[in-house]
Amino acid sequence: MNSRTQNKTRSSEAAKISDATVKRLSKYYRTLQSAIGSNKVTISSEEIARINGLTAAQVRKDLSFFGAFGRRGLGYNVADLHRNISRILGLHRTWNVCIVGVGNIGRALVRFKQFQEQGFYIKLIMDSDSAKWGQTVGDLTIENSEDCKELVRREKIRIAIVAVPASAAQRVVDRLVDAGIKAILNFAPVSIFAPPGVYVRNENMAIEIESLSFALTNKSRK
Amino acid sequence: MNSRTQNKTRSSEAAKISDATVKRLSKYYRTLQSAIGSNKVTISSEEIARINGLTAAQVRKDLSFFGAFGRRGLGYNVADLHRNISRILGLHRTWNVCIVGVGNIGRALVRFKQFQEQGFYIKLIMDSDSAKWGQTVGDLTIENSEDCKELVRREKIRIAIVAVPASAAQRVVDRLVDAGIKAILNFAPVSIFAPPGVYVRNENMAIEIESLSFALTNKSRK
DNA sequence: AATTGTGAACCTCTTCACAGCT
DNA sequence: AGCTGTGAAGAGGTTCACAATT
Repeated sequence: MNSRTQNKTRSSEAAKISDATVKRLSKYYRTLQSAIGSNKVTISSEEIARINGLTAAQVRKDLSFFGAFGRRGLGYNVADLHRNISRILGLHRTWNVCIVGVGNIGRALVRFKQFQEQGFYIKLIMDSDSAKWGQTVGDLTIENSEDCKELVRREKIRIAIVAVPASAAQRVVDRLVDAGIKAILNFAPVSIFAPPGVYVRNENMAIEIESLSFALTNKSRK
Repeated sequence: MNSRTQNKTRSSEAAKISDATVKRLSKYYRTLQSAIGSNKVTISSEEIARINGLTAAQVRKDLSFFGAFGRRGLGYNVADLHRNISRILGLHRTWNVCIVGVGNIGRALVRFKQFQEQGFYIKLIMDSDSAKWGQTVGDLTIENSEDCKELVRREKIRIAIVAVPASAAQRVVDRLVDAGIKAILNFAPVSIFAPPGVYVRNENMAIEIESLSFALTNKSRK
């Protein structure tokens, strides 16, 4: 009821939330899911931090960008915080997703359980290879990626996963953007470009393993 | 020949290189591979930056941590810089890798071409499910993950990929560490802990897609 | 007594801007 | 004239430390 504290409470005041904060929120979300599973009622920032290898101050700061969800002296109500984070991340609803590129990785992603469990439904899979059209993966049929625009609209898809070779990636992205896709998870090992308003995240497994090789090669004292 | 500039040239003086820098080096490395493919002789920081959606200053700064590889007025020699980055990242040699957890994702990783192409050889795959033991994936046979210690040593493996469910992840990591593994790429959707000297990187695809859902949900005025 | 929420201090990473080579 | 290498400035993210609250 204090006019000062109030106006920063309601979520997403466009205060520029860092990428790192968003990723950590996903972790807190999982921690809370697991806490619900073990019938925990309250949880402290300290405990959330310990489970995720972070500091308690970091956890509190991250949450504070979106509101004051805890109670001083008591901690956070598990169910309550879970619900709040779910709204912040947009996990209180479902999202239709398509996958372009049904190779080795694409195929695994179609079957990747965690996407569904979090409300990301793969509704459409496409490939440019005509030999694959009509084949089924799970209960989906591989479509011609030339028909992207039509299919994406029909299925009301806003998120796309790109799992094509580097050489085809930008072309695929352009077509997806043209079809109205607003967010792209890119597994191709190149940087892709999309206009403002289309969000891109890169997931490059080769880069990750190379970081390990760097660490082993430059194993410094300490 | 100048004593001042010299002593920071030779790599890995343990000057604490950031994770972000290492990831970008991997990108530059790919950019250079592709430049070699198109018979380019020199390349500027400006061009490397453009291809990767970065600034030229960033590229030069990243490289400067490891030495002065360019020539003022001319840019970088492509083959030369490629060789240098390859040494920095430890890609001038090969690495033996094992995968624990041959489910949906693990199976795709066994067949993931880019690992091999960069010198990461999958030599051993393991699972705790006895029904899988003896099955083959590619030209590897699935082994009992109880035999981890023995197998890891026999195959001289230093890098492990963990693709097991969250509930099993920490136990698997502990066993890998005990077996002498020095670097772990973790696909399990939980934070895992390893002693100092063992490097861990997390690759959590669910978190990545949740970042997209956050962006779409909080589509702010920019 | 316990634990949050947060301004301020601190630290790290990125960008600027220009001297120094080619 | 062109482009690198880098110290310094700037921006951004993390941790500290403590008042506020239960």
